[in-house]
Amino acid sequence: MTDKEPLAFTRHNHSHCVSDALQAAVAICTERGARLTAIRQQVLELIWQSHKPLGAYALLDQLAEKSTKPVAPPTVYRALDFLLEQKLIHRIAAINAFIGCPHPDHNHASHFFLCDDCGRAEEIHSKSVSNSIKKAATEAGFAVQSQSLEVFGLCPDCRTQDGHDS
Amino acid sequence: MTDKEPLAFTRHNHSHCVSDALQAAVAICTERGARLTAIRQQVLELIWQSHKPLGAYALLDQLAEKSTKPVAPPTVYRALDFLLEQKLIHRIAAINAFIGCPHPDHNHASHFFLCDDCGRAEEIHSKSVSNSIKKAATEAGFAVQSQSLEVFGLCPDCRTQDGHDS
DNA sequence: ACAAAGATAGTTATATTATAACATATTCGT
DNA sequence: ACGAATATGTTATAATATAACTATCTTTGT
Repeated sequence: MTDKEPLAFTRHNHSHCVSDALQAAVAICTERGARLTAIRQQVLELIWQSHKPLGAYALLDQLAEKSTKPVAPPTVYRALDFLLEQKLIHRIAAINAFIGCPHPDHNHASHFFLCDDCGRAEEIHSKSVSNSIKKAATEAGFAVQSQSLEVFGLCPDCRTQDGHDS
Repeated sequence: MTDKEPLAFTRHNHSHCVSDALQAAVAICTERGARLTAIRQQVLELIWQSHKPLGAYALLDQLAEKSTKPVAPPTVYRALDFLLEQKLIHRIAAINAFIGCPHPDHNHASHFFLCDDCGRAEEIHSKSVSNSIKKAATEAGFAVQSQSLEVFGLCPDCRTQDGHDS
């Protein structure tokens, strides 16, 4: 897998996002001896259907549609817990929603731009942001374990036009 | 009110935090023609009882103890909504909890260190952090409306000893 | 191949967080 | 004092998440 520019806010062939994410997930789980079961993979695919974070119950509804059996909340939450543990997805706490991680292979913080209009999320990869947080923590004597940065506002598209899909 | 160093993780006379916060709240609400009613002030005081973010239902329970009448959730959430609107408190989304703002007089983002051990929260005031986020947004063409940074880990005290109160 | 152990998924119930909708009371401007 | 606006009380319910127990599947050692 080559390096990728963030493209949630850019026109792109989304099927590549999905296939890359699934391929990466399979590779990572195989390497770690973690089991990417059918349900877990289904949830991951549903999350990757767009760059818009999805809530647990939205995922549940979509799972239920595709299934003959009824689907209960624990099914979804367990799959989400697994995907979070494996860092295949991120949780956006401010909106109780989940989004696919475009580069689960290397460890990183959860930093996002979130468009209030179209709902899309784009991961931020800024050495400058990461380093300044690290520096502030060091100065405060604070030992960082995890972090999330959620920046809300308008994406480039929505600043100038009306909202849209995908 | 003079400039204050962040001190949630530092030994300090906490009564000053409370009185400063209340004084500032009164001043701000007066200036804005906003009504800091009895309930709103009570909730603000409860939030300021420590530097640990408190959940809505924890606040509700404490309100109920002090009151003869039963207290229902909307009472608390309305007070919280008011205090959030006036920027007298911040919401920590990752833990569904609320914490007092030590300098509600000037507008600012919600950036916090949160100790996993003792539960205390300290606001981050780092030009470097703010500027790097602003810069990343500009580069991405993203128009920032609001933001929250929640950094979890161990505070200076808890890195070296066991957790404690206040 | 088989049984035991461990991990995953099904199922039911419930906890936790938050809001809707409508009635009542209080405050503010005139 | 009066009406309008704001705030609070009250009841019900929505939305998010987990506990606890059962059943099934997968792996592993023999």
